[in-house]
Amino acid sequence: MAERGRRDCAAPQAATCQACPQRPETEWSELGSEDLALLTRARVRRGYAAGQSLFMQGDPNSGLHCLNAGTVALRQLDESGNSVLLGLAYPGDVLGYRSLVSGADHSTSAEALGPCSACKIGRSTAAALIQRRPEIGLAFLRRSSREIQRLHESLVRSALLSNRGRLLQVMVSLMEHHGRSTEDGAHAIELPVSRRDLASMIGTRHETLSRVMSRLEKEDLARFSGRHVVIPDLEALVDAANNCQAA
Amino acid sequence: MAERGRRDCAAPQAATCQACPQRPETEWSELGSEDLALLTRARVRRGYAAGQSLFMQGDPNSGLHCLNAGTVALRQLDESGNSVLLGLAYPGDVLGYRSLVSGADHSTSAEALGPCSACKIGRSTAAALIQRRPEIGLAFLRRSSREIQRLHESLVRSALLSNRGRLLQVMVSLMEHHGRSTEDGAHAIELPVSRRDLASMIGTRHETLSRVMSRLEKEDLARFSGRHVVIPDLEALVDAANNCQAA
DNA sequence: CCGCCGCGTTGACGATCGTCAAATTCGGCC
DNA sequence: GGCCGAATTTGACGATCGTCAACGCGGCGG
Repeated sequence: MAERGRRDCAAPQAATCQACPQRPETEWSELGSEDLALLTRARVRRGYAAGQSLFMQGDPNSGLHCLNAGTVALRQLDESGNSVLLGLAYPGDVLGYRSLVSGADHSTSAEALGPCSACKIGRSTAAALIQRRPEIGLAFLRRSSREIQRLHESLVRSALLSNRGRLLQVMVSLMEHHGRSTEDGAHAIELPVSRRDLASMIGTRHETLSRVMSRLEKEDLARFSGRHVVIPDLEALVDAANNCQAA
Repeated sequence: MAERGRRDCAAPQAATCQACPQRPETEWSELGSEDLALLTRARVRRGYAAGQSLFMQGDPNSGLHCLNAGTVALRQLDESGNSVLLGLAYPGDVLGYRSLVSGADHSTSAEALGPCSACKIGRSTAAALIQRRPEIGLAFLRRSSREIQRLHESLVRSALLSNRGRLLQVMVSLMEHHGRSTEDGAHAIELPVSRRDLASMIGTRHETLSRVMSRLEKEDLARFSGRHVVIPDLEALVDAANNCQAA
């Protein structure tokens, strides 16, 4: 197993979990050095090529995945096979804790959107660590509380905003991890997802998303070219996102 | 404080948390008798009239609310004052744990939809209990995992289904707590919410919801009269809910 | 008793959306 | 370079939705 595709993430590997640059943002931040040594021995680091899955919806939980590099999509398929992109994960995020504590199968799939690297901590090791160090459970509780809040915001957006408004808000939120400023004061986003996935994040069809993007180009709020987006005036875009009322 | 309205819930009060009929479903199910005695001393039971709030969005957290009787709406307001009903809580649900662990203010309001009764456990007592008994934190982690899964399903529904499909699915899910069978094999639902709130659960305007309901009446899937709903053929309604494709 | 106000319903109309279909571009692979 | 399949865009059209407005209803207070 752990067959490495040609396009795995080549991020430098931390020798130990103690030295992992993502650790301060994770549930392991308060762990003592002996537990970190245990974690280092137990973890298995692995690279994923774009399109590979860390785990699939319906699979039994096999432990935690500690994302080191890359972007991961959390996806859910309905009975008819329609895919909905429920969220994105970034380095410092820990995946798989929900099915670990619930004992149920994974309810979502985690798919590498580009070259990725993640450390896997086996189910029994992770469970034992949580049992032994209560602060880890509390840290996961804080993480899931943040996640619930994020999902609440998504639901409010999808209830009150039009497709145009939802796209604008998603674009603003994508700026955090995928945006950059250009030399001339403009901004740009490198979209991590396909139009189909972006449409499912918005809650519409990809044809409709395409038309909404055309409208934004007409209004000079953004220019789309493949996965590259140029935003001439970020402030105007943010204003449009905030002032966008229902429908 | 604790002024009692004329319409508070008159449910019989359990003398102790040990004897509380909801306890097996709560985070306190695994507590020993000494902790339960502490909980009994610390809790403050209170009734709420319809429309009263257990806590409001923006308030600082003041502890946990253990719902004993009645139905509570979790509501979020956006910047413009639009209200979205994010979920319903029932006896056995514990509210307020997210802001307790995150330290932030309440991001949602909890509003009694009818006469309600809840025990409040003060912030410091609850925090101390969680610190002292790690299994409580894990129980809250399981609860929030269930909540995340429920929200994921909501997002998938709102992304893939039409208003009609979403209303059908919400009606099916309301059957669990608000449905009953009638003598002649039909079914009925007593809606706990106004049309406006129901519309915000679906993610549409109340006028549109009204029209969707008219359509369901024309198709003989349901008859609406105020908050009373009669479902002649539950199986047909469930089929319609499952077969309902996008748009 | 009357008026007020919020809720629910209905009508009309323009805007938006989903669907089917076709054309076009893009990306990877030989 | 050329090919193939997937992704994306565009057009057309019917269905649905949001908005404004009017109306009826019921509760509550004057």
